[in-house]
Amino acid sequence: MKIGELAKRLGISTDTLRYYEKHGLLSFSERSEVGYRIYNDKHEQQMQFILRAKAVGFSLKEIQELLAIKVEKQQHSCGEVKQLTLQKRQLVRDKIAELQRFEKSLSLLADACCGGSELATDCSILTTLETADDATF
Amino acid sequence: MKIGELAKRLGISTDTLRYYEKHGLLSFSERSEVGYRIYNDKHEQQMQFILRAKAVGFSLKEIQELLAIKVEKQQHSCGEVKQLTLQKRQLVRDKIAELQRFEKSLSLLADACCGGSELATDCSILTTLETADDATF
DNA sequence: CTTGACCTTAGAGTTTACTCAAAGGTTTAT
DNA sequence: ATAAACCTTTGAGTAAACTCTAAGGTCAAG
Repeated sequence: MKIGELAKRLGISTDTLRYYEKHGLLSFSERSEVGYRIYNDKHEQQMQFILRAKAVGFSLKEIQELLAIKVEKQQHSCGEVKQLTLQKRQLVRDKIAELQRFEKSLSLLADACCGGSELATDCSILTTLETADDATF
Repeated sequence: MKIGELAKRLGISTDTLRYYEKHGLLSFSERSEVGYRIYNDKHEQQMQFILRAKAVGFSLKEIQELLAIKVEKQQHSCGEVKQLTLQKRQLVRDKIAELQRFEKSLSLLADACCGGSELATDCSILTTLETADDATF
């Protein structure tokens, strides 16, 4: 699979694929005789991981760190890897907790705004959050 | 409260506060006689909202949209507001689901890596994800 | 009454993550 | 065999979100 096809499958540009390779996110692909990049399923899976990580707000640097969590031929001990993994998991859990707060706020907002038709004039996410802070959290 | 104190409380720079004001995220503060910005609790709450939203990967533009979800003196109907709110909530729910995938992957990785001491050579988030994709999702 | 720690603005510089352009080589369809 | 649609590289351009600099005004302490 050449770069154009992979890009199309992933819904991104060929430029972005080359950019990720250059910046160490996507591992090097083989090259055809004439120098074209040739990709396989592993590359596609790796890219899907990267794109999912980006979608939930990880920076490329953070994604690199996530990808680097691996035991590399005696270079890192299992304990080190576990430590880093648990640390990243805590970060993910914190993000989930924060998003659940948002989910609750938005649900409250939806209910407050249009359930009853009375107090539609002072209805925003901030006023709802204040109420939510007092009443719910 | 002047800009320096608010910045200190929030753990950000005064430049960032002025930047947010300039770009319409933080509502205008009153000014002292001599032109200093004077902030109150409302401003601090609004900033905390913005910083929390940023922490979970919303762009400043998206945060503006979240803050704009309000009924403004007959300018927007309740129905419109509810529609937008539910749409944003779906986005938040999608993010949560994605993060829960990551949480699971990282948990599996932590278990696989250091639970048993056997196969430490081929242990990365990607190999774990492959397994996870087959076995768990 | 001046030194240091604040505050103001405008505008330039930086980082991240692309995105485009130029100049050229390859492959495929007609 | 030649045009269209690919691919290559290098390097410049762009947008978002700050971050810093310069030049100056304010205010409290010693």
